[in-house]
Amino acid sequence: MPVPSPAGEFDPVKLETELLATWKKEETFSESVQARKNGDPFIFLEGPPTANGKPGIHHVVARTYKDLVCRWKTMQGRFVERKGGWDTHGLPVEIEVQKKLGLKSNQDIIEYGMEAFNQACRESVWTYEGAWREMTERMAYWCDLDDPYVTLHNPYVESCWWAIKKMFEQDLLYLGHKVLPYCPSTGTSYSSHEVALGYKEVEEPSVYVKFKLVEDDASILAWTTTPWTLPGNVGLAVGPDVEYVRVKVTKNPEKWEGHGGAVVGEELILAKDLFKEVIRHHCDEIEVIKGSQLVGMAYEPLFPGAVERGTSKTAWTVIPADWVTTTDGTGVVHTAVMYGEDDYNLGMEVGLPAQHTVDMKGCFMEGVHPDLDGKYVKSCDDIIIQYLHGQSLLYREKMYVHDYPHCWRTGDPLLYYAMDSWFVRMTAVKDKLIQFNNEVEWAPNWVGEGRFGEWLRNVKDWAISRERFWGTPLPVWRSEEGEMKCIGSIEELQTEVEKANQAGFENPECPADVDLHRPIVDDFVLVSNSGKPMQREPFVMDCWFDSGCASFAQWHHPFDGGETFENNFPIDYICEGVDQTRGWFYTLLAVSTTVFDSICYKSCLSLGLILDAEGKKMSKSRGNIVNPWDHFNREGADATRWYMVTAGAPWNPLKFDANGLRETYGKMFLTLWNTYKFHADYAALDQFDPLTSPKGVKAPLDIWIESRLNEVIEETNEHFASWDFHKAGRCIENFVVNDLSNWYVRRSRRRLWEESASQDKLACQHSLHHVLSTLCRLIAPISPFMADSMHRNLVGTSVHLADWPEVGQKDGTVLANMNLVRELAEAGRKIRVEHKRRQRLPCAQGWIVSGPDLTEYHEILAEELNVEAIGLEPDLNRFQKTEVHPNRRKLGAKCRQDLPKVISAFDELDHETLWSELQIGAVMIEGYEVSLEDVERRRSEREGFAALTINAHDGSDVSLVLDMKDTPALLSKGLARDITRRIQAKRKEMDLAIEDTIKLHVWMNNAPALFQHDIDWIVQETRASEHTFEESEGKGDSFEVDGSTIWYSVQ
RNA sequence: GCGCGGGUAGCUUAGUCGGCUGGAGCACCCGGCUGAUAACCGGGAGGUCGCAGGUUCAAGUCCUGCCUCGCGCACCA
Repeated sequence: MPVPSPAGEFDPVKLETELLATWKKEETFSESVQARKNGDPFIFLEGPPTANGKPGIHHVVARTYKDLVCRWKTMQGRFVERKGGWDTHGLPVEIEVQKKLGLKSNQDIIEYGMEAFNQACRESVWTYEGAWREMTERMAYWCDLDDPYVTLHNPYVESCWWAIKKMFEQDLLYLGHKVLPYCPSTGTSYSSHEVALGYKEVEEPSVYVKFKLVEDDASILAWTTTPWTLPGNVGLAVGPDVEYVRVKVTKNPEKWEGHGGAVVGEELILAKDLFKEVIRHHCDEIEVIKGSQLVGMAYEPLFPGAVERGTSKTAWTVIPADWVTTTDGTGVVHTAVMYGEDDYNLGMEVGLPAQHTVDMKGCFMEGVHPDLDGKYVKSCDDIIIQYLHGQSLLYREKMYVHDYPHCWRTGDPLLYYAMDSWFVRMTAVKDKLIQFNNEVEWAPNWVGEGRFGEWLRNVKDWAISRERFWGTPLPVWRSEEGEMKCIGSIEELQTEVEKANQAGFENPECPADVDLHRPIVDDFVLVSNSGKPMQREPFVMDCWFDSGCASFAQWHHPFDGGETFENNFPIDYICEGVDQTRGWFYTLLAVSTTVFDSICYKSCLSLGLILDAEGKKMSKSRGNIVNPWDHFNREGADATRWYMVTAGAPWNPLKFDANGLRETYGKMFLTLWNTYKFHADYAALDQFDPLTSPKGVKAPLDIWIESRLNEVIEETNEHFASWDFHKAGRCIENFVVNDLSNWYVRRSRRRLWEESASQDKLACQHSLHHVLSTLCRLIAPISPFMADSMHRNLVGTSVHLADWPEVGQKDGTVLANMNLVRELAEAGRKIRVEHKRRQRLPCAQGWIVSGPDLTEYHEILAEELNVEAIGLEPDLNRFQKTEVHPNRRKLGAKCRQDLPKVISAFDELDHETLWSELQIGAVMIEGYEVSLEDVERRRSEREGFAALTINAHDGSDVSLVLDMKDTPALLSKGLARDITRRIQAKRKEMDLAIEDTIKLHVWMNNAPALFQHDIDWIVQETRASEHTFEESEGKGDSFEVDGSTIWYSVQ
């Protein structure tokens, strides 16, 4: 180990940027990983960010937690590789490019040219790669960005294809329909996340429609807020257990608004609970019917011929559905199979005809009704209402205010629309998902049990296809007859293309490096087993599927890297924002369950959102995004990381407050630096070498700080292991500020001022060196810069190559005693405040009454308390009195409801007497036998004494008493200290070097006499080469102390 | 609407199994200490522990309902 160099001034930005260069030059990251090559692997998987968005402060949060765990495990000797990754497919990329190119719809894209469009996407995904890399490096997130996995690369896509084929082979992949929110103007369906962006409150007409029963005079009333779905009506759903009423109109109402109505004698059927709300006419109730009794009744289609019956037996009949409620409407749900999820599912269940009445442009199809054909559905509300009114099929219309989803790009209302979609049969593996999830260690565990568990218990089949362009193509080819092939590799594709060519189909070249994207793969026509042409299903995969494959696709499993994969699965640790619960956390598990029948990750840290200082979510539109560079360039990355880790539990929302970060910087990092500087500067001055310098003789202070350090290591270990990084950080920070800086270093300053190398000084240097270099290792995962900078200077090597500290010996007695000493020192200050005696005026004597033997610490205490001598006083009762306090927990169990009475009885008793009685045996209080165990003895100082009592660790009471008498010698000494302090402050103000000498003049008026040895002391302390002390008024700076005025001048 | 997690001093936060006077930090005020730093120490002020009930001798803590914020799901006919 080298002799440390002086530390210099603290400049975090300079320190960090210089260290970055050093790391780069020495390849420290790679070395830190490779040095543990033989260790037990700890497998981390990077959740791939998308580089077509700017990195923000929330990414810094996630990367801090990823990094700190990886660094910690590395230091523990684990082999922790960190491969970077990029998510490069998906709708966000397409939207970005569409904006740039001014393309509004899928049609626009096709006209623009899919190839050119995808090329633009391919380029767009790297827009912010540079910014990501800079941020990543600057914050010291150690991750291999030179060899990352990239979801658009052929090998990655090929692995995804392989995975899909595994699902296909297990019959987990199927083609179905799903009702999706769909925007006809962009020709795009949206994920729920996107839908959530576009909810708007709108007022629209809703209608109560009469469905005329075929073999009955009555009509069934149903309600809808989307009149455009009425031509598609093929069923009426009722709750089997819901009660309905049949009513007969007896009299018209007094008032009527809008279209619709009914005639006297007409019969209507609707839910009993909703009768009052819906019906405006005077009616007689004819009968009450259960929903189940209505089931099977046929009614006349509203728009005859709009939908063909086909083979359906249930079309235009009443059908049962459990989910029907009577919270609104009529308790009868109009069912248009293609335009509602429940409708669709119900339709499939009972066999309703599944036929569209609306085309992909959002217009009614030919043949629905002459008034409607070809018209945009949302503009047909009035026409439909008029039509129904004319046919006497409308009962009422009513404006209805509700939230309705709109396209977040164009603002057009979305239509729920049944579309072809490919699904992964997740419902088939539900039990396994739940079982595997139970094996995952979640932090916090409520995310796993609650949110994620809930999600899995309600798991639905995964709609993985998107009618988009930029993504992993769905590798399924299909003939018109429905024969299907799923392609699992490039080689297989080549073989199939060759086969098709031989069967006489023409195909483009299919080289080994064929780009696995649209439109290239669309152009291949394969041949079915029966010799028919097969086209690729024109979908791309949900981009969540891509990232869900990351655990193996990053290694191009199973094509190469087979062994790498085997060694890196399942993953030990992943960490992302809690918003990934239904995203990445799910898709990883979904893919590993279906493909490998295995868990994917063993532990998952789910992070809270980041909010601004006001608790608002950070968003571009609010303009409250924090730029991490503002802090990297001011307080540095270390302080930023430390702040984020200690501000709260990782899973709680983090209110990012610049002031808080500033505080962390000032408190933790400046303090740590100054502590370090104190050591390094003296070590350099004294040529201290931690290896060769003699060990010296340890003072209790040294034993104490090392014991404290070991306590902190122990606590840090516990907190890290339970994911409580915030607690660990706070614990370390408390140690640095309160124990190390404010007690150990403060108490040790004079030890190091000695010019010669005393035993005491050497011990202090060794202790400081040991504590600081160990501390470096402890903070390295959270603040890798300062830790390394200090470590390199103190030890000569990078802290990131060092091992995680072991817990060393702790001396419990020293810990407890020192703690008591500190409390006594505080008590002394308190006593002085109460008795208005200034700190610098010494007391002749301080007494410690009872408590453990603190002889070793008397010197420290005398100095802290500013007393001439410490004495022991055996007679507690001289200063203290006994108070007997009830132990509520004990007494509560005994006295129950009488406890308040018993407690108040204590106030009436003489405690000194009570205590002595209790010594002998139990005492009856309010009818209860109270023994020693039921009470606690506390001592307090008797009135009139300058004393304070505190509780020692062993349960005993310790009192401190100060002698408040003044003597000329004490006054002189106190005055000398006050003068010295003023002059020292002046020296500092004048920016004098420590060794500079001064000319000193002091004038005193009405001041206590200064003894000669106190004058000598002043002269020595202030390095005065010349001095005068006069008893007169003076000039220059002055101050007052205890009624006298002192002037002084320093030259 | 359903689920999850919050709500403790002006702000940030700790609070274990229900039990002693609800602890800290920042900011504020007063005082002190300092060749020791944006540090530190003592004191002060600042709390209906979201609200309302309930259980209990005793509730920040347990139960119920409600309010409110965040997130997720569903937004439905």
